[in-house]
Amino acid sequence: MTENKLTPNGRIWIDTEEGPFLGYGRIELLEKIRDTGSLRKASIEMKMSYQQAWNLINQMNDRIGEPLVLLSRGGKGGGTTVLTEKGEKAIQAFHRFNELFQVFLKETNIEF
Amino acid sequence: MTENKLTPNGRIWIDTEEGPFLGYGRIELLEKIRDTGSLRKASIEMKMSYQQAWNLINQMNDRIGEPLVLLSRGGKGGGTTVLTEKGEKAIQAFHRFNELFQVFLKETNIEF
DNA sequence: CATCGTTATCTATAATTAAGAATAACGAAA
DNA sequence: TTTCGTTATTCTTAATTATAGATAACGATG
Repeated sequence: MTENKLTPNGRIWIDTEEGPFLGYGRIELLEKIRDTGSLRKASIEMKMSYQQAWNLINQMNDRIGEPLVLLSRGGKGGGTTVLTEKGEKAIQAFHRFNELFQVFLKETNIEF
Repeated sequence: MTENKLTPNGRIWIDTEEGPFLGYGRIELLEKIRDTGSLRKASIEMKMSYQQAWNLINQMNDRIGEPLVLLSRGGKGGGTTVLTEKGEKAIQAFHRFNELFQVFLKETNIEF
């Protein structure tokens, strides 16, 4: 046995006709938005720039009819960020997809 | 129907314990090496720098016991590049893996 | 109507990555 | 020992991407 072990790997995401829609990064961002209620805090927790986070969720909202996140500025706390019900469902759907994929990877054997 | 169609997507590769081993790019490179018999020509056809192509196949050869490509310089044609039998088997194995994955994607339905 | 902390946006800088240019090393063959 | 076209390697430059900073817009609240 001189060879290294070969393991199948990969990553999945969900596309819309206009391009990428939901991947690991966006899912984590959605979850942190749900937990913190702030796009700013979520971006800090993810250690990404606010601009990038803003771009990601705006792209998402643009590429699907019903927005997953509602952003508004001004008001009591300076602004609000809310994950919609649709957003919560998107998170669940992606997790299911990913679990199926992980099973697929485990079941696949690579040898040659 | 105001929403866009959601399609599952993804990409797969094969890892070794030391890191990435075989993905779409490397497979295409291997095939072009087999077809042209030259690392230089293969890199040109793939529109990547020779340096990058050289790094990719050297990494591959390093991360598995038996090399997939044999490179030698000097001699009649200035040098030789040969895809080994192991390399051919690696191509086939990856294609099988990828076909299974494409079936998996087609069978998966995304909705929420 | 001043304050507040956020979202929204633009610009400039930094960091990372890719590409390109130049050159050395090589060895069979004439 | 000269030639040849390739592989091998280093260094410089270009291109792309990410980050940081600054500032405007906003509107509920007191």
